[in-house]
Amino acid sequence: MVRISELEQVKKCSGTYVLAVNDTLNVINGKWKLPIIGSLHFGKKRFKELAREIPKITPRMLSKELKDLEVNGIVTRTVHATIPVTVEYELTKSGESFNDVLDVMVKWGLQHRKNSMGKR
Amino acid sequence: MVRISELEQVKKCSGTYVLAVNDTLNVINGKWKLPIIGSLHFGKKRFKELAREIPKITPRMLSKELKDLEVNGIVTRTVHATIPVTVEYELTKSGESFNDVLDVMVKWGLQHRKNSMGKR
DNA sequence: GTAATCACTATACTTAAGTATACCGGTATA
DNA sequence: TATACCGGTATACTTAAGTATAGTGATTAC
Repeated sequence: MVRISELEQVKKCSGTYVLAVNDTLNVINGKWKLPIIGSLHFGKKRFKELAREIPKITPRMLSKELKDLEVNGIVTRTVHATIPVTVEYELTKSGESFNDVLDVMVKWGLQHRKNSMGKR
Repeated sequence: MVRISELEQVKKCSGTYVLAVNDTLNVINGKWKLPIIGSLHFGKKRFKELAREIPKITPRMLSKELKDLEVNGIVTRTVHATIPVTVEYELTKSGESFNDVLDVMVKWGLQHRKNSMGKR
């Protein structure tokens, strides 16, 4: 659990706060990380499965983004010694909990759309 | 208020959900929008004040990002007929409420750091 | 008359992000 | 022998994002 005091501590300094938010944003930056996380939210997937489910992604980008997500502790990569080899990607605990952040974003987006409605 | 049912509706479709999140992300994409919002959170500011408070930003980028934020309904721009003219930027209601989203991001980031601690 | 303030804009440039296309070794199937 | 599958990589390219630098016009202070 994150104590309230920690958040308050970070909020005291505008610079630190922006850095902390950027840390989180870096987890999902780029064009493809969100679709990948979204796809993995329905369960673990192999490389080719992801490639099939995410329209227009190239293997180069899928490989790169999965590597980023793995390094950042959002997904795990498991190689199975089958023939031919299969590789499974799965969300970590942090990866799964990221959905809470996404939910808040969607909620804000819906509310924002309502706020802007009459004003144009 | 955003009803739960709306969120549930959006969550049903992975594609729609990703689009909704992207709508929100577009509000803060780019290198400078977050520092600008952060700075305006402490009250309305003039162009030059923002330029002074945000290290290394060029007038070109500040101008561009403020325009984006204005178009997206995050800030308002008010011109005062003083000599020389002064222009004030201020967060809208949506802009202010965006801090809730940022708070959730910081919280997740702190928790994520804890999750990853022992694992490297 | 020179410099500084305000809020920008114009032009040209560099760097980062993403795309297109082809290819790798190993194995199995036809 | 040729083809397809697996999970990628290599190279070259295009497009988007951000930077550097200079300049605008009206006004005031020195």
